[in-house]
Amino acid sequence: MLHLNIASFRDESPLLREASLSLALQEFSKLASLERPQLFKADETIYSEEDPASFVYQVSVGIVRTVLVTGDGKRAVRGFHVPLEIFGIESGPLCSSSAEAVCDTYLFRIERKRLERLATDDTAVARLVLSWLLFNKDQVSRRLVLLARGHAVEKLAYFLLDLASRVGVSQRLEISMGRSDIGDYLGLSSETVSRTFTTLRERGFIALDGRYVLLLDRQSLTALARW
Amino acid sequence: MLHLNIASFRDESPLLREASLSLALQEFSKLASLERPQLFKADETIYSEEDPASFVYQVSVGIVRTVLVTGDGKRAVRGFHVPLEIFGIESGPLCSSSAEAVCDTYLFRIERKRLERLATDDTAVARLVLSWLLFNKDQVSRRLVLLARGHAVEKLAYFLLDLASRVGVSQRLEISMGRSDIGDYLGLSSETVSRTFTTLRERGFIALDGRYVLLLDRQSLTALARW
DNA sequence: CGCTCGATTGATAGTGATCAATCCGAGTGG
DNA sequence: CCACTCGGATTGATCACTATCAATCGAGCG
Repeated sequence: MLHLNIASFRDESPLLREASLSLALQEFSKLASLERPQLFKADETIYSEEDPASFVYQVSVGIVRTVLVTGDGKRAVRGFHVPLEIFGIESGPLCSSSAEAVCDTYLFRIERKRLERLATDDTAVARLVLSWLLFNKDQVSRRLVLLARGHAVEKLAYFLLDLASRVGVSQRLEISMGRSDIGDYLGLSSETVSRTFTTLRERGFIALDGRYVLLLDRQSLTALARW
Repeated sequence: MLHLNIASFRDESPLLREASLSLALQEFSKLASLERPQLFKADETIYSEEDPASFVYQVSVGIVRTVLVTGDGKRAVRGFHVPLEIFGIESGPLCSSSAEAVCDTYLFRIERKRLERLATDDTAVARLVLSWLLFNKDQVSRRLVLLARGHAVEKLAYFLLDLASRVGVSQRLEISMGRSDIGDYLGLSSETVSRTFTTLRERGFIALDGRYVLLLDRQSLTALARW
């Protein structure tokens, strides 16, 4: 039987929760079928809406976006997924959104059935999945509030800080996704995203350097994003 | 040891998933401490943000709202919870929002520690919690997209249909919460909620009768809410 | 070097927020 | 039973923010 070596996660202390979750996620790839992570090229589709939900994925390198499209062509990005993060966990038998690689991306993959079996056998696996879902729930809640009530600058400040913290960057943040992706993630048009980048730059909160964003004034950004 | 009598939930078929979840939720109250459900009067606080998260609740009768308030007084309703629904499951040691009774409400309550113990012993309990979280995730995702991109009429149509389906009503829906609550839930001002009710009424999609809403044209409402 | 696609900037219109003024209904006290 | 009161709901007028349409820019690439 496959075991996760995550003692720190078993005896979890509240204060270490997030750190231990991150640790545990590093072990997750060991559950994957004994393959190397699989490459998806930029904009390649990983799965589509309504596909049978047979696999759960973990990002190794790169970024993934999960996308919903409506009948009349409107698009929404449900989430971006950075290294260590898990996606593809569905409640029903079918995928509730599609998933695409934002840039060249390597993914670990585990059969849903297999994960379910492992979770039954190994409490640590079950806890990991549960903790991940709960963590996600908090994330989504935060975004929910911001989408409902925040203005463009607040949304973008949140986006930058959130992404930076998730990829573990403090200053120089690579933005692989296009303005439309960001817009569809934050409920803004790509033009507004663009203008808002400009606004933040003019205020001296950030600097733009190609596909990189420099977070010059985290304090002010945090003040904007703090909801 | 306490067991849930939810065979149908153990041998879950995809098509019956939602029905079986609902069935399983009906058994949830049996886990609660052997008290009667507890009454909270309208607008009474059940717990506040930052309180230790010691209990998980299930609505027996009534409606609960979970609320976030920001430093500068802005308010957001994270969710409404109707009978059978569970709330108060937190990822950290503290409550991430406050909870208040919308109207007179009866709640079952179970100690968090106890639920965690039960979930370890009884796979069905663990699955119930997991299924509930996944179900919730789908719900929230749907709302997320709507908040990001939907217009007022679409948001309100969604709100009405969603609430109706959750309380199991097809025509005559009781709206216990005020316009501000609905607004803070959908990311609208109370005035806009009011105006939008009027719009839907003028279009003949709904009728207003005191605190009740009659869903006259579900088809059109669905067309609006379908995102 | 010209092409192409995304990003940026500009001009305008639409939607909802905000401020403000009734309206309405339930509860209260005479 | 009825006038009174109070808070939420509705309606109105105006303003701010962002979507949309359109033009230009700019970098990567054949």
